[in-house]
This record gives sequence, structure tokens and C-alpha cells, in this order.
Amino acid sequence: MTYDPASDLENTEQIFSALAHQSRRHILLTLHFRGGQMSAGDIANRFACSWPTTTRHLNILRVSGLISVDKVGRERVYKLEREKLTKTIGEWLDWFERKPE
Amino acid sequence: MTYDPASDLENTEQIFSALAHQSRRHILLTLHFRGGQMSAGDIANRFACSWPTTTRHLNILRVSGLISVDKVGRERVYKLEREKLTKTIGEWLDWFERKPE
DNA sequence: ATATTATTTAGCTTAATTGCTAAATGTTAA
DNA sequence: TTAACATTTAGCAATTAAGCTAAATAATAT
Repeated sequence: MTYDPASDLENTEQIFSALAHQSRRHILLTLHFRGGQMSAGDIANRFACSWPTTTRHLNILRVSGLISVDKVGRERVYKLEREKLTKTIGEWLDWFERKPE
Repeated sequence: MTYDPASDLENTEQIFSALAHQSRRHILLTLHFRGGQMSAGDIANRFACSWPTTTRHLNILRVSGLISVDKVGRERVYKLEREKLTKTIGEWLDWFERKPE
């Protein structure tokens, strides 16, 4: 797969949209501070909303590429894609560190 | 006004929500690369959507604190609050540069 | 005073998001 | 093979977001 600017922009859109919800930002931080990996249940148990609602948040994060998932037995283990997050947002933010000519 | 963690969190929410829309991110970049200040008309003319729609985007950005506005004659001049953007997002992103203990 | 310019506000419609509960799926244990 | 567990999918209701056109406001120019 070669570089596709259109899908890259689309992904930036997905990522910023994913970050727009408090619960999803919280999930990312929780994942990070618990070592980068947690099962769906471990995540769901830490949040006030219902498990299906958390599942949907996880899915939005997964489609954006900010997390990935792995089946382990009957559990699903979600993994933070830390570099995807820091690279995408960091690079966007970098435009504002550049002097406007 | 002393530091208020609740309103600080609320503002983070506003900022991430403001950044979730492509047009609003575009407005911020346009402002930055045109020197940090533009009239509402200059901004609206550069976008495909109707002027009232742009006005609403500008208002969302203003309420979040990412831009500010100044009346100059019959124009309204919008100004990018560059540091608000880089500080808020940069500091949030920094959590992910810290080692999770 | 009146017209023109710059911009916002109001009001409406459609689409998207978020939350819920209940049902379905797939996996391991008895 | 049946029960229990871990999780997702389906489907619904309520809220919010985003777009438009038309009307309102406020400042300058004639």
C-alpha cells in the first residue's frame, strides 16, 4: 500500500473525531497507564456507562487506528497504538510551531 | 479567578470537540498561515460553506478559546490563540510521552 | 435620512452521536 | 452437551451537530 493523501486526511478526521469524546480520551489514558493493554472487560468495568456503550467507543477508537485488538481465548485484548496518536496529533500541531511566511 | 479543575476539563472538552471538525481545523491553519488575524469575511470567502455556517464554526472556536474576536469598524477581526492550542493539546499529548509506572 | 456593507442570529431540516436494554455470538468449563 | 462467561451486535429514543435560506443588526458612506 503506497501513500494515499486522501485516506491520510480521512484518518486524521477519524482520529480528531475519536478524541472529541471524554470517555474515549479517558480510555486511551487508562490503557497507557495500565501498560498499554487491557481486556474489554477490564476497560468496561472502569467506566460508568454500560458495556455496550464502551464497546462502541472501543470500536470508534479501533477504526481510527488509535487502538488495535487481539482475540485471546474468550477475551478481547485492546492495545494502545501510542505512536499513531502522538505522531498524528503531534505532526498536526507542528504546523503551528512553524513560522507563517 | 483562581484555578478551577472542573472548568479546565470542560475547556479541554470544548477544544477537542472544536478540533473534531475539518472546517474548524482548516480555519485555524488558515489563520496561522495568514499571519494570525483575519476578518470574518476573509475567512468566509475561503470556504465552500455558507457564511452563516462559517460564523457558527467561528463561534465554536471562540467559545473554546482557540480564537478571539475584535470589532474594528464594521468588520470583526478574528485572532488565532496559538498558545492556547499548542499548550492544551501539547500538554494532553504529553501524558503519552510519560512512562506508565 | 438612506443605502450599502459586514456580519450575526433565527429558524428549519437532516444526519450523526450517544446512551440504553435485550438478544446474539463465540469460547471455555463441567 | 450444557452451562457460564466475555463480549459484541441490533434496535430504539433522545440529544447534538451541521447545513441551508431569510431576516436582523450595526457601522459606514452618500
